[in-house]
Amino acid sequence: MGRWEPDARGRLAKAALELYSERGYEQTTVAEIARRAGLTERTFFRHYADKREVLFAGSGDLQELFVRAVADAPESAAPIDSLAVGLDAVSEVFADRREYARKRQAVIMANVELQERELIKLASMSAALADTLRRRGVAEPAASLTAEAGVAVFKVGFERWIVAAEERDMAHLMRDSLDELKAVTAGG
Amino acid sequence: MGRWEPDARGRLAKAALELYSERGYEQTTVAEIARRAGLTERTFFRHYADKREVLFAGSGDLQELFVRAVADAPESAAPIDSLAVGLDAVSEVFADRREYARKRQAVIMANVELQERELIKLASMSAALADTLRRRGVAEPAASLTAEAGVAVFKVGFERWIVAAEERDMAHLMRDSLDELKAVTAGG
DNA sequence: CTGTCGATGTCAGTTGCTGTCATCGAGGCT
DNA sequence: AGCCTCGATGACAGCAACTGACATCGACAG
Repeated sequence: MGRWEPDARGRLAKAALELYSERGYEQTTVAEIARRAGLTERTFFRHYADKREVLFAGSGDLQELFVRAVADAPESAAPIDSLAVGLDAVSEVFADRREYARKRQAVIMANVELQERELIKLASMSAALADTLRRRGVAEPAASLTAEAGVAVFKVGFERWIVAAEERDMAHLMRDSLDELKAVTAGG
Repeated sequence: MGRWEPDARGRLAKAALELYSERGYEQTTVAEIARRAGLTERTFFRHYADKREVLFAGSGDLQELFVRAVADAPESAAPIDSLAVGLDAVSEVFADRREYARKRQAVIMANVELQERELIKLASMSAALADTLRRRGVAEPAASLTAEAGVAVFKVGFERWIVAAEERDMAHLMRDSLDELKAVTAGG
């Protein structure tokens, strides 16, 4: 037992998502989030760089998972197929978090600043994927373009998953989206 | 002759780019920008929504140009080819602004907040393109994926153009990038 | 000549965010 | 037990981005 209640970070993240949902991102002050978590504003900023970041704590792990899956894809796999492997891996971890993802996504979609933050997380993912592809021997600009395409598929697939019926499986939606992209770039 | 020096907006934009270049975005205050433009901080915020937006004044026009070109592409053109038409149109307007583009891009690349803003401008472009494609009869998710692919090509092509030798023409780089994307999504 | 109107100035206030120092309690060392 | 160190937190002061409200000025219409 520490001096304080455990998991300050988690409490802050929970309080933030609740308040952003209840009254909106802009109408919520950091002081309010901290108070609901039983902490002070200053402590909030020790755990999260800014008011937006509290919603994106898991993005580093997601990126790492995606990148690792692509890196570990069979050497024989074409660049676009190694990305498909990554999309599969990513889909797994979302399977049992659909409700949370929906709630979080609704908050983000309601505010432009949060969308900006999400976009740069995806851009970071794209950069990391491009780097991984380069290590797999893919030259530029193919590596960057493939990575961008992969993130585009993720974005579109994710949005479809969010609004889809409960039975629809994320991995399938990702595969469908990737096939659609292939079709459309083929001159479809 | 008005009561004040003309083109307050333009003066603010010029002053901002200068100061962001000289001492960096974060080290520049809005008051300083306004002072160099012979105005006050309050007036800055009447012309630009925030400190970042002053660098993105032209993005609306660019989006409109892109969208119009895609909309006006021959009906017979496949979605991806209508995008190619748009990329051509966009390339034209950049031809004689390479130095400005380089200076501006250097400022943006040096700061994450500015990158976030740039990304959401590109996302807005993607949404507008997807909308245009839908009007041309392209179904979802093909429309969104094609639009995302188009913006990806623009991003990669633009970056290559920025660092390329003076002779390298933007339209060519865009076409090359698009071809690379096609190759890589074909299973490379 | 006067009233309207748009662009700007002035000022006060909120909030995100940072630097600095104080405080507290857990666990190790003697 | 007594003491020390250390990490997490609190308290407080301060800067800068941004906003709302009101005043000012000069061009222009009538």
